[in-house]
Amino acid sequence: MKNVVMLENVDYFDIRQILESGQVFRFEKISDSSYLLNAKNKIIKIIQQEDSNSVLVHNTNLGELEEIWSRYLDITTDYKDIVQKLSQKDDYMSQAIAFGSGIRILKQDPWEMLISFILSQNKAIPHIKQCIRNIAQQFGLPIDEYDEYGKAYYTFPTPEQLSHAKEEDLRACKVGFRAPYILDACQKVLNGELILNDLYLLSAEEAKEKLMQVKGVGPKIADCILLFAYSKTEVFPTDVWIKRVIEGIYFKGKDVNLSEIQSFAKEYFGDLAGYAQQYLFFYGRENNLFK
DNA sequence: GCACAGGGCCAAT
DNA sequence: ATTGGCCCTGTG
Repeated sequence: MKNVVMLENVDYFDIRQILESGQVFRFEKISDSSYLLNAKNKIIKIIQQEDSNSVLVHNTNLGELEEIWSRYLDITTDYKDIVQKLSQKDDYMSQAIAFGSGIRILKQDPWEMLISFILSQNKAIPHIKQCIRNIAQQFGLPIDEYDEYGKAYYTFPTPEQLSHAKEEDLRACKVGFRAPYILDACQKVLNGELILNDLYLLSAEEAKEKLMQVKGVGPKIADCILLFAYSKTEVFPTDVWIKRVIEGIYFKGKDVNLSEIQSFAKEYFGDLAGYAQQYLFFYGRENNLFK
């Protein structure tokens, strides 16, 4: 039976910051402290409690919380240590963390991340969310256990389900020139050329190489998948926002290329580069810095 | 109304 | 190594 569960004593956890930091697309804002999340073929509502370090999770139960959501929400990682180490780096990093100290890096589904970030290229975030909704509605299954708002929600389609899509079907979902990339991802996953579960065991470098064999997956998208699905926290996804932030803070505004940024991040942030990227992205983007 | 850029990548120089 | 083009949409 499903109901409400209270998640208590969670420091460094802010559901708004977690969901709005650009790592996840299948959510709806209800208010600043309340969000609907579509993941794991389920819908939950998460409500941040004011003036306390606890959150309410609706439409789940204690067993599910422990078996599914605790891992997904990265509850077991100690962010105190991460925050402390990164804050010591410099004033800007320290400010970014003070601003977004409730961010956690979710452990999302590799297949969903692969398709979602293929979609993301050269798109704005609202558009990405729209395309994913279209695809789920067309090729996923309805999640009929939740209708608090009278809206229909759908699972993210499996590779098998999505492989039934034709290019024109995908274009009808407004994915544009990315349609053949999605079909290529379906094909490589279904025929075993790319075994997504194997990548957990590989190094970030090896896994990145495998992911980039899919059409439409370059270094940025591969890094996003590695960070947001596989928890390879040493990677540093470098998009236009992060590039501007890094150039502004650490290179005196000078234009630097991708490989320079990558080697800087590896040297400067080490194994915490992925976390640093999330704090910097959220801080820079929410405040429109370095635009 | 219309130019422009958007969590990039591909293919052709 | 560098650059134009790309589907489509929200924003100014």
